[in-house]
Amino acid sequence: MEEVSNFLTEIIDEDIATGFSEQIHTRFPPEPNGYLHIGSAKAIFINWSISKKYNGLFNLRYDDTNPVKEDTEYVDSIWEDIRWLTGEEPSGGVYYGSDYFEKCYECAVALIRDGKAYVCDLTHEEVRAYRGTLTTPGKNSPYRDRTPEENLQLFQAMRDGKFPDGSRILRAKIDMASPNMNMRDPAIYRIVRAHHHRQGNAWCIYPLYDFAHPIQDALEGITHSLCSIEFENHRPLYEWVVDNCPLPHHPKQREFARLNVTNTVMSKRYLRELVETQKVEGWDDPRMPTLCALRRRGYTPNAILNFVQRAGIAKANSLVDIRLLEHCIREELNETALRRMAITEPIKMVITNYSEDETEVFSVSNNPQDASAGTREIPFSRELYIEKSDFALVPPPKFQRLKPDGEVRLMGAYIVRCNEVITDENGEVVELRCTADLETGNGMPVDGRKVRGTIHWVSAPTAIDASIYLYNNLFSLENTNDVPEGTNYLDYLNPDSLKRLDGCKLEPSVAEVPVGTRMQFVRMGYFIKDAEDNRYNRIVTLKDSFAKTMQK
RNA sequence: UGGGGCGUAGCCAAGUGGUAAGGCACGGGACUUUGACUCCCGCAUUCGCUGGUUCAAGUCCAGCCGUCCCAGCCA
Repeated sequence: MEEVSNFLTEIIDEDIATGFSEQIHTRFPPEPNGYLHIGSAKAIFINWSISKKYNGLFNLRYDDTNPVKEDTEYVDSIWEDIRWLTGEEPSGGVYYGSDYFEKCYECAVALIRDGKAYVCDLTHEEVRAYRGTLTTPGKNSPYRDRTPEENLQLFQAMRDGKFPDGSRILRAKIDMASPNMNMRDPAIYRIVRAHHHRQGNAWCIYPLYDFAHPIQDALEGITHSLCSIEFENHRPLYEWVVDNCPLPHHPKQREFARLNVTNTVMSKRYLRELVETQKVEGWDDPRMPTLCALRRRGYTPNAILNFVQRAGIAKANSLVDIRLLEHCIREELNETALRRMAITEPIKMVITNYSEDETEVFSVSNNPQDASAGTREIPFSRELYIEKSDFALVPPPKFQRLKPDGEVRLMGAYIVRCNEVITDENGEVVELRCTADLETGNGMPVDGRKVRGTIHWVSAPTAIDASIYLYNNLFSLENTNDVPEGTNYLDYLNPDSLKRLDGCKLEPSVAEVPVGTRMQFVRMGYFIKDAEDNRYNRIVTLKDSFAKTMQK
């Protein structure tokens, strides 16, 4: 992967030049409330790759300050996905925001002592009313001028569980007239009696993101807290916390635009709903944009990282074409994937000049791009299967595959001529009777004639029957633009987006391929064999310019 | 309409006063034992708009337009 260079690295270069920071330290702070997806990969990539570039450190920190949304299932999956994506454990360590609750409490107490925070008894509704609107300033809470002593006592009582949930909050005393809504005396602690996945019932008060995050960053020695752009409005508050709390270190927050991908639902809320309502099989359903689903489909970490980098890192909102992602995985698999032949929609081909009890093996390259991938032996016999779409009874112009009385190369084997087409009562082609050019073998025609097309095939007696799941623009909407405003995205999922195809024929050497080996689905795409249930999931479609031509 | 961010090709994106990189997509051609891959060629007289400064403006200034974010005791 190329070294990253963007407006963020420019900021860091300058910080190093001016002595603001020496060793660069970044972090990725997911809330464990869902699985990581392709959008998360951008935040991981930015923070992680920058730590690598500067020989710095990279922390994984679970931002688990809201007990009602978080779960250990997500903690585990996040760790696994990050390890997979970056190929290593976070160099700076793995942390939990909740481990700093005591420190957060101390900071809050310090703010109270300094008269910079107060306990507010206003109800939710009152708080909202006092906050004002975008265009009108807020009003000071009547509790704003409580003495530090009184606040200290009340805050302690909050911690001791003397007050019911939601009855009081601790607020930072900043400016109720600030044009930035985040600065209008934001809540920094709330009362919630909920089981925390790590702290259990040790706490009934929890710090809010805006308060906890800068503290976590500072305690971990983070130099650059790189987050997505919706937090730009929070930066003044981030700095306020860092400046006003007794912290050992001043991290710097900078922001970048989130990643959006065409026809892809990226909101964790919707993804969770898809799983919970069982519209998909799970978080790793191949239609999902999650990292575990992409992994299952055979996407590699490198392809995903490459995609994120090529999509660009800037501050402008963007909607990146999913074809760029597909390009990235195709590019990599083209070099690395072992090829295997498979037939999705079989029609039988009988080689009439090849005797029934005869059989031979052809040696075929595992990867034409890479001789070191070796070869494999595949059996050839009188009865074969070929792809239905590789034969045309009435060939369109420029059709290079097989047609009546036409010739075609069976990949790695003989050139065959179609002599007879057998159809059923509906006119469907069920069998082709062909003769092979046995003289030529797996070589060029001895008489020098030109045979344009090459198609894939599988020997019938040894073919492995399989079911394959095909997806059609996974996890996607048919057309995002068609979704009326305010409509639940889930209603617009393409019902045909995951289709099981039975009766597929795979070449026998597939059985010997180690689990996880990628297979090129000839002319169709790449597949990965699933270790658990022996499913084959299609991942990326190769380009078929003939199909494209036909569409015109 | 308060504040902040962002507008460069169909989609991303570089560009920091000196005459518009690159990738994806797309179109054309060559090659090919998978119509893939690979390789060539093409693809912004112009940078949201309008003025201004300058020998010179995508870059500086002013005004306007568009778009995204903020009124959770979510992150």
